[in-house]
Amino acid sequence: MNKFDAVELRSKIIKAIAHPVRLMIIEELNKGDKLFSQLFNLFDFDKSTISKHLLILKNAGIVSSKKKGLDMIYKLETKCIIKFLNCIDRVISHSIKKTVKCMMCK
Amino acid sequence: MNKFDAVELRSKIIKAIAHPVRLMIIEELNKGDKLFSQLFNLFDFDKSTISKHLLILKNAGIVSSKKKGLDMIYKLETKCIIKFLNCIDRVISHSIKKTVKCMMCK
DNA sequence: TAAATTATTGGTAAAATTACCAACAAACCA
DNA sequence: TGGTTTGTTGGTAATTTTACCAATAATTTA
Repeated sequence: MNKFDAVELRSKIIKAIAHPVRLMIIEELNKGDKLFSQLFNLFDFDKSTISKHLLILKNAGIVSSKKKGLDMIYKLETKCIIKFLNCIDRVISHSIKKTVKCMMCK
Repeated sequence: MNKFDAVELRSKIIKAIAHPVRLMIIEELNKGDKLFSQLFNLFDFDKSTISKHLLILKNAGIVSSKKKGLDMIYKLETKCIIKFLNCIDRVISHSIKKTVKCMMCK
């Protein structure tokens, strides 16, 4: 894999994480697997909108899904995303006030 | 700060990281501070394009800049971004072949 | 001070993302 | 089988992002 493909791939995954709705879905799934309907009920958006957000997360390899009866169960595949988000919060702290150090930056 | 503001802020910062050009700039700055002209020379884009990418990174608090003579020196403010990217690469590995575990997921 | 060099800003067109509605597909139940 | 529930897919309009060109600002040098 060449350097440009690598950076494009990274970009795709990070973009998948970057949307507010998808961030909230990731946090919710971090608590445990959820039905589509449970995720849908967190928001005021159309079903199709949430479904498409989930598809983006799936295509990025961040979540997986399996059918169970009428329901669809969603699962967070990559728990490290959460630590990733903690780091982002440190960036925020750093920006707001340059006193809080990123815990991941030893 | 309420939950929605928090998620919007996270989103903004992650979006700032998500672009291929900005990812490459971050990696380059991780090696050390760089002049604008050095960063500009990495790409085939217009000066103004690179300048605007840098502005987005600055607004997100990821890089800072200071003038030195005619040049502008750019600096990576938040080194933890790099570990963040390592995690992303684990997501990629996970997706490609579910054998490699994310090192950050203990 | 005038000219040259470096980087940023303003404006705009093209491309990508997002959210809705409608139609559809899959699984269940009467 | 026909109807109901659940979630996805297709199409489209609105918004956001991106990259270029031109003009501007800041600094140095002649």
